[in-house]
Amino acid sequence: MPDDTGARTTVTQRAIDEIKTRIAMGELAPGQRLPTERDLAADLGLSRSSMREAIRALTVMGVLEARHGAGIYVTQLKPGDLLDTFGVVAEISRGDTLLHLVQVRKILEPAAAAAAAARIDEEGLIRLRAEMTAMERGTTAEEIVGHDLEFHRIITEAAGNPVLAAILGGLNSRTFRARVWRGYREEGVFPRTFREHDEIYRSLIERDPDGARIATAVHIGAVEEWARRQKDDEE
Amino acid sequence: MPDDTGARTTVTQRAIDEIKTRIAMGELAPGQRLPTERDLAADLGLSRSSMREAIRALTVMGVLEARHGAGIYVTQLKPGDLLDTFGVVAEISRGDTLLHLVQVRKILEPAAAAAAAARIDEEGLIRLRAEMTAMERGTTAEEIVGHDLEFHRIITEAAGNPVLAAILGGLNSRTFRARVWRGYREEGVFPRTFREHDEIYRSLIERDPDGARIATAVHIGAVEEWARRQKDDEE
DNA sequence: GGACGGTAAGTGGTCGTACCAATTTCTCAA
DNA sequence: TTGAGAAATTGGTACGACCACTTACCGTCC
Repeated sequence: MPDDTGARTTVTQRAIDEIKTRIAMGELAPGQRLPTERDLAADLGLSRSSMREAIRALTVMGVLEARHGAGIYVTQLKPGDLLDTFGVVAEISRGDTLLHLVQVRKILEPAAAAAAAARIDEEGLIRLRAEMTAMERGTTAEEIVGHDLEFHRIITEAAGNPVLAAILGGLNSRTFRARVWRGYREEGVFPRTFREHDEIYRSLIERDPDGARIATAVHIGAVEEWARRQKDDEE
Repeated sequence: MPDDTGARTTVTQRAIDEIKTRIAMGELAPGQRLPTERDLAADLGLSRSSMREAIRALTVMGVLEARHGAGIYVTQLKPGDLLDTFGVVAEISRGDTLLHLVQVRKILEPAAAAAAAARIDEEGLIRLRAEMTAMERGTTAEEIVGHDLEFHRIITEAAGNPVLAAILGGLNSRTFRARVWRGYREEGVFPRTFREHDEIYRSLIERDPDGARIATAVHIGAVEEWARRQKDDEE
């Protein structure tokens, strides 16, 4: 029995692929506005309900953006747009996967820091310093986590690779970071964190890529240890 | 003016967050079956249409899986499940982003190869060898790309970190790889690729992490060069 | 004539119902 | 006991109606 060409799939999936292809082919440019849901549905030959599901899927992928009352637009297709789903992994994972996430970060972030050492500008260094003092003065866990997060974000941004920054952004989701800090609370490791941040900061000032790489590896090594213990506790 | 608590968002988004939270909290375990779309909609207090969109979103994220006629299930929540959207970036990107993607791969894959050198088993080495010869004998581009892809996949799997493997899997989407090879066609760089693969392979046999790391970095450096030229051509 | 404000048109978001298609479960006969 | 077919279950699709937010238009007032 010959297979009907393009049959064994749902209409919604076909619509998703169609739009995605049009974007990949350049027929739909970043920022461009798409036709109405109703028109799109008519053009692709499916109901508005199904079309909406396709749009929802593409929205989650970070390819499209729907603005209530205004229309549907192609995103800028920046890595950050396409990779923000990434954070879900960090939110949901635990045990082994948590450890694996940190280990990937341990590979990427030192490399990012090394690149940042050669590229970060004066303003970036000032903002880093500000985050460090703000974090030290912070009182609530919420606050401290925020500054910690921002410290690392500035460095990864300075590395000049948006894909790298987006991935590390996902690995460092807020909920994940909060969990780590919660676990630390009782052990009083805050001073060590401050010292490690300072170590990284100084390497950046001195434009010392290898120093930044090593300091960052050490810093994340501590988190890795935590994840390892966390995993053991679950068993 | 007091803000209505939990108001300024769509019902669908609320449903997405609700389900996601239930999974993160462990109320919904991997592989578990969920209630009917109709029941879920009733429980969460929204229409079936909106509920379906929420489910579609979670499906794209790799958190849920809907089987026609059978029901809705939580996936195994393996990194591979949650990260297969990752490939979209590689499919759609071009120019600068293409270069950035390769650069991230240049950071991750050498590390993966180094880890694999210490962990890969006899069977893995045999499969690697098989892919190498199959690739050398390949005639169509399709075929060669397939074996090339598989060669790298085996190594990243052997590294023992599913998150790492999933990310690299996304970075190495088939369509992306095909584009690279298409660009190479005229230059006759096949021999060099074979030689580089062999270099990596021998380092793995010798259980030489640093050798594997370096050989892989060199190999991907070549791809980076291609991406750089590709980017320049677009301008 | 130009700025302002309100109204109407456009468009995504939600709802409800009906029906189709794949799967699972049940039933009954061989 | 077993196996084939019927029935119930459940996700997939299609309409049609209405709501909520944006944008654009148009008339009024300064």
